[in-house]
Amino acid sequence: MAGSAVSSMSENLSDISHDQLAVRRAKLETLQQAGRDPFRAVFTPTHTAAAALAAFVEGEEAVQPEVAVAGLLLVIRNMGKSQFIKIQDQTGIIQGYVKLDAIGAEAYAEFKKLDLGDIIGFAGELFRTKTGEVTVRVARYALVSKALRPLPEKWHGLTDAEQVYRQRYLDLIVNEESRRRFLARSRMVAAIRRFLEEREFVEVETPVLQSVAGGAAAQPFVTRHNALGCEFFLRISLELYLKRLLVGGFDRVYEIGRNFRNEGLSRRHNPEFTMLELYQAYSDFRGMMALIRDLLRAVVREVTGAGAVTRADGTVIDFDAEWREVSYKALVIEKTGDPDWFGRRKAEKAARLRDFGLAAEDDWEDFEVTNELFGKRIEPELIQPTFVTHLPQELCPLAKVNLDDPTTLDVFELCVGGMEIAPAYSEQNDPDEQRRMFENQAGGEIQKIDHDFLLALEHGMPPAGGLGLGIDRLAMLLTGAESIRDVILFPQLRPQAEA
RNA sequence: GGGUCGAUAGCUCAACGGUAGAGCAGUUGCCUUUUAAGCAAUUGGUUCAGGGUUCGAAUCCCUGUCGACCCA
Repeated sequence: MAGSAVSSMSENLSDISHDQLAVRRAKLETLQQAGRDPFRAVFTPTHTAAAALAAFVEGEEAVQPEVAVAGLLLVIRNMGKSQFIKIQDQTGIIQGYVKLDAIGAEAYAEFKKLDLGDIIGFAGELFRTKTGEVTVRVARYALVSKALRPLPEKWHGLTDAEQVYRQRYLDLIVNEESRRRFLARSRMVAAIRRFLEEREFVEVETPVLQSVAGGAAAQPFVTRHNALGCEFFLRISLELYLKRLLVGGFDRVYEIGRNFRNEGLSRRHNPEFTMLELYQAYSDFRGMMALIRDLLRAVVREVTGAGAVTRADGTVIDFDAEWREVSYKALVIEKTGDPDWFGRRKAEKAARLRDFGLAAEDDWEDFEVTNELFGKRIEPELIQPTFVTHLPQELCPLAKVNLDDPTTLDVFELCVGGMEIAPAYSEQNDPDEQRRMFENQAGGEIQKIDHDFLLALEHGMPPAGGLGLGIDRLAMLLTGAESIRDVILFPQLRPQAEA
């Protein structure tokens, strides 16, 4: 039945051979007319590709196991009455050897009508080919899902950046590097959770929709709740709700979650991005230093198998070496060679910026002038893990002021690979002090103060260290990605116009 | 938001004012251990969209769409 259906199809295919979609549809229809539904075929694999390869028994006389594997048909090398094919699943690629003698003329004729991209399963004993590749000697096979569209080119893969992002599934199928990178990201996040679990941190989930989007300085996205008839903001940080949980007695708490910031897109910024935030009661920013160091060393080892990461330009970032600790002020003085920098007037600082190819805006505050230098000329040079401590007091209203130098905060920012990847604070837990800092920061915009958060603080929050870790940026670092879009499966793009 | 660059066959790319091509993929043959398998033949185009310049436009100009990079 199937055989006659296949042969009657042949003459049509030449007519439509220019149209790959039509050819595949014709093959599908032929199967359907023969009473076969290639989307409902049942095939249950016994092994993943990797497990099947591992099941091979070495030795001339060895009895090989029979395996059943399934995956996407990636390669066909047809030699007439036999062919080698390769399928790919989540774990890798495995080869099958299909022979006319082994499966019979009818099944073989039908097998020849498979297309690259079809999802198939096959089963048989393992053997090693004369070129040394462990291969399944196919005894039976099944088409379990017909692909109606062709795959991208097998050698060059998919390179069009737009198509890579919009049709990530194609990128994952044909670009090994991309697949490897996202699997590494997954292992990275799993390693972080495992580390925190061992230290008795509790994982929680807090609201994405918030009536006051606080905890950071950023433009929020606005949305609307119909039943409640009010606007909500998408969260810009996790901080204020996690601290409420410290008040509630969750002494070690963390969330790995999406933040949303309504700002420009760039190589390092996606409007939605993932942060780890954790809070540990009875600790402080110094405690967070030890924690992030232990955490990153464990995660780097887990993901890369080594204690160091090599970047695209060849520089090695060594997480096992001693991490530099240096204050923000010391770095600025080191860069400018001016020990009196912080005693100078704003205009003098602004003038000095020109020596570094930078320009200050007229309406900038004093600290913003210095911070421009820090962000553009100092941070990018911090390649090896560096704790930049005691940032200016204006930069964060949620941390405790340093007692020895009240113009600075008991905080650090961990910089690696020229990026800020982890800020940490001794968290402000004095409700009156917190209110004052909010009011100073908010200026005229009183409605932005989260009064419910202040209410929580008034009930008493234990002193705590808090830490944020940019998951996307860490993934960039560990996978050598140059763009954040290469570590986010579906990065934000402008919507395509209606066709 | 500004600047620079880009968009050509399903994919990767040529052609740069004068008949739109190649490789892969597809189709048809041959080939029972291949490794980007091989050999032979062959199909396939709204050159992103819309205007303009020109005897003639993928190519030059303008506008738009989308993307990449840099800047804000």
